Amino acid sequence: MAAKDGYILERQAGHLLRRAHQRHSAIFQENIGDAQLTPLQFAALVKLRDLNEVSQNHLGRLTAMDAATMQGVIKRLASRGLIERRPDPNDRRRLILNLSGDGKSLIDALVNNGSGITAQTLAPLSAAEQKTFLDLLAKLAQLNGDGE
Amino acid sequence: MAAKDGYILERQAGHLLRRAHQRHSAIFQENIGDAQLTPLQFAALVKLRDLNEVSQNHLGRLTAMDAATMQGVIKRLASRGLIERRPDPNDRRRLILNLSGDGKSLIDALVNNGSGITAQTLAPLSAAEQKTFLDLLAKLAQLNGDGE
DNA sequence: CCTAGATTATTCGTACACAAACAATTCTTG
DNA sequence: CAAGAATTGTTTGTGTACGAATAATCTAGG
Repeated sequence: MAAKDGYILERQAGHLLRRAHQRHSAIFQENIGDAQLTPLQFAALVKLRDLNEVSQNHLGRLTAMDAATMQGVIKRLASRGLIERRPDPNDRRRLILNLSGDGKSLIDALVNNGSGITAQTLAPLSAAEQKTFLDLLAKLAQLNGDGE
Repeated sequence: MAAKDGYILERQAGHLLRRAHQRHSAIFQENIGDAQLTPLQFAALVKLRDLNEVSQNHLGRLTAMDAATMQGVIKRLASRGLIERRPDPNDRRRLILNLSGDGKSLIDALVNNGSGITAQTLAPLSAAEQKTFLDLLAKLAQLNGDGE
């Protein structure tokens, strides 16, 4: 904990962000209600539900995954039959994604668990602190204007 | 961005934590001053500098890495000659770690960059906000009492 | 129209992240 | 003191993360 020149690991933003994220992941895994579903997979399903149809790269941008990461996430969701893929007739580079019936049912059933997970993640803070924290965190995450 | 039942990905703590952590990692990589060094490797070196000697698992606890992750981090640091490993004569299960001369020089040279990285990560916030944020984040990261 | 440049998806390689299983060792308790 | 429990380090397997390289395709400017 001590340091000659005042660099204390436990006070660095990166270390704390990492630990908070670790704790959240554990809470997610315990409460999402589907042992196979990961946070990224859940995020992808949520966004697909909101938008109905998107290309793979576009979905990656919306969920903050790069193209290579997206590859694996989409492959696993497709192999579970939760999403469908088809080429875009207007742009043959693109792959259009949409939820399957199973995917839609699953996300509808689990989305409430998602809210509970956020609540539990923030539980160590009071209601006022939670709002403050989320506001500041959104600034740090640089959610400026990548809308839609 | 829209959602029928109010579950908005961009407002979930986990998503924001992940994005803030992504942004921090990018800042780290650009500013640490050693293209090969990762955040976890840096954390391990910092802790080793503070404590002089620790066992591998103990260092893992102090830096919030599990034993399997530690394995890889330590292997890479050792193969770069930044740390040394030797068996503990008092407990033959343990491996005692300590910085090499190169490791000590490197961490001494780079630790100031670490402070700059934290500053840059928090730069979107005012000074008062930074303090508030770090306090709340420490609560969420559950840094209760794993001292020493 | 047509080529230079951008975009999309894929693949490869490296580095976390963690559950699970394992052998070796140490501790604990009856 | 001996059997059971806990700890340490290792390995395996799955899933992010992301840089870099590539082929196919689209777009824009000349």
